[in-house]
Amino acid sequence: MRFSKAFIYTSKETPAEATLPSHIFLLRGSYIQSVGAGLYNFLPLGKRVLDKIRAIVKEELDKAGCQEVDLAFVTPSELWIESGRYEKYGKELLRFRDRKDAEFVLGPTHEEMMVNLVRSYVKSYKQLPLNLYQIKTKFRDEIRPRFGLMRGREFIMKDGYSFHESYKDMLKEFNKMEKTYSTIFKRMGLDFRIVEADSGAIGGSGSKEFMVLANSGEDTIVVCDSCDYGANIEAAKRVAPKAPEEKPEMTFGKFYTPNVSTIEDLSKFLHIEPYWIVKIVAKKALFDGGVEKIVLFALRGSDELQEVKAQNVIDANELLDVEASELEALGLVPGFLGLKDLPNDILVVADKELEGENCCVSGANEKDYHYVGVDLTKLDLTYKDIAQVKEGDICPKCQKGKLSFTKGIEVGHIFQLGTRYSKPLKAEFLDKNGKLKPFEMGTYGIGVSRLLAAIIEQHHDNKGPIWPVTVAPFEVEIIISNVKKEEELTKANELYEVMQKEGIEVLIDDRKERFGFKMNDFELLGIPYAIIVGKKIGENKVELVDRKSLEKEEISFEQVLDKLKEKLNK
RNA sequence: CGGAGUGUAGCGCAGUCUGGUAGCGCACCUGGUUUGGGACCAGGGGGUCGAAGGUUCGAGUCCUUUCACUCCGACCA
Repeated sequence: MRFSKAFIYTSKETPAEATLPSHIFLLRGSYIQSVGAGLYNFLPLGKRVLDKIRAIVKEELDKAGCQEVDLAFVTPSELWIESGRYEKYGKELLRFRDRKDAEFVLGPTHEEMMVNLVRSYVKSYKQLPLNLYQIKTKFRDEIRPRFGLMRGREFIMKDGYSFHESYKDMLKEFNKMEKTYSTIFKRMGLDFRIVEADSGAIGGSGSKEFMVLANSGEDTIVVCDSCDYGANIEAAKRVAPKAPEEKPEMTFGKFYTPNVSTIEDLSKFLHIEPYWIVKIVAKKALFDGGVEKIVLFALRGSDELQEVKAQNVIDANELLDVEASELEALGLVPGFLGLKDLPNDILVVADKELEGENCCVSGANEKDYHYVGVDLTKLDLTYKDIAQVKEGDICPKCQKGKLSFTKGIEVGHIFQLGTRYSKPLKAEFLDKNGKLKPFEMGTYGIGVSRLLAAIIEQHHDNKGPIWPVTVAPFEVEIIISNVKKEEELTKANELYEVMQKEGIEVLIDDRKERFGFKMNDFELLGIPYAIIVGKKIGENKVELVDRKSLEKEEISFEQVLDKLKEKLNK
């Protein structure tokens, strides 16, 4: 490609809205163009990188026995109603009607469509296992799209679905996909970690996320300092923390605690560690059919509620904040919420680490009063894991390492779905005994467009991205120092043609610009190597520049091709 | 959804308080000089001032409505 003819328009100005390096460089380098909230055009450079990423994904999946399909983007809403996700998916699902007033959704993911496809063809265990995937545009009407390609509304995802006759067989595929995904991300030069995850709106049991470690990541991941445990904070577990002090002596009683409504104040007032105080977090939960319910979550005062865990244990679609007035309407007293003397129909979930606790402090559901010495074992409570892991907690896997937080960008997610979709959608096959059984399923996603951003977040300097060769838009750029010098122009063109014949992806900067201008563009584009054809061409010498180190190496014109091929492993 | 802010040339912005001929930098076009780290000189093209309504002799500027976008938060009684 000749730069003088290419649709590449770099900019010196940093766009006002961009804060992350990936967003800034993608815009400045004319890889993408912003067209609206969370919507982007891919320009030639961006498209080239996207295609490289796509190709790697496809190559590895096909090698692993997966088959590519391409499903309709616009999907009839009946399928979504059938699976029960029409409501559960919430506002992120874009719904609309066609001219005949039929309802449709823009696919945010394709479980329904894929199950629908497979159930209409696959009737026998002999046709299994099966792993189908597509690399396709998705639309999710995000509450707050941001950070460029990191969180867009329209984005490109690889979504794959596997179908099996048994749970065991599904697990085998799940493990295979874990390996395949690792290979894919390694080929892109990414430093990532596989962590345990929450399965969110997709549903299902076991799930793992592939997190690219980067400070700008939106996800907090919990890692152990002495083993390989890693989990998204939404799913992280821990060894129950030890009590910070010996259990205090308390006999049951009601205490006058005027204006003491926070855990911190109460701890000081009673001279007791928050560990012994039961904190109640009230939330408004939204369920299917628009049902709203106030739910109380009980935790140790030293802990915080993990909302995703909380939402999952009660199977709610969303958790919202509660107004004080809404609590008062139920006869509850904000600031003095407790576990005793609650209205009968209220849903209460206690953290599992409180189970068996027989001596703690809790609100009395009465203004300015708390109970002490409350015995939880005498109350009929549901116990679930709803507390958020903290830094310094003990690792659940090795039981000795300390947990700490780090930030990650989620680029892949694999789920063991089981029969979560096959059952409601009646996707069944005949097993060896002639019995109808729902498919055991797995589902596997890769954020293809997000990968562009993730790769830059991990590979850049202050001048621009530094693309790994495997995903770079071009492998090398030839920079003609001064196009008015006949010899430079001729030699550079000669090199350009030889390289093209050799199958090297090359961009030649043949613009009538000054040397510095071209070097800056080379750095901003992030192409892995440059060959400068300049003033030393008279001595038959050119320079090879490594984008990463920015070091220049002088070599003879004849050697440059071999040297470059060596660097590119060609 | 709550809070804050911004919409003026392709991009980045000034002008709005105090109404009176729509500006600057980058980019773009022409000519010339320059050519190893984002050159310089001269000339030039490009605007429904987000939209609608109102006040006024006169609105980018004041008032009302509306749309879009960006940033922060979604938190713990």
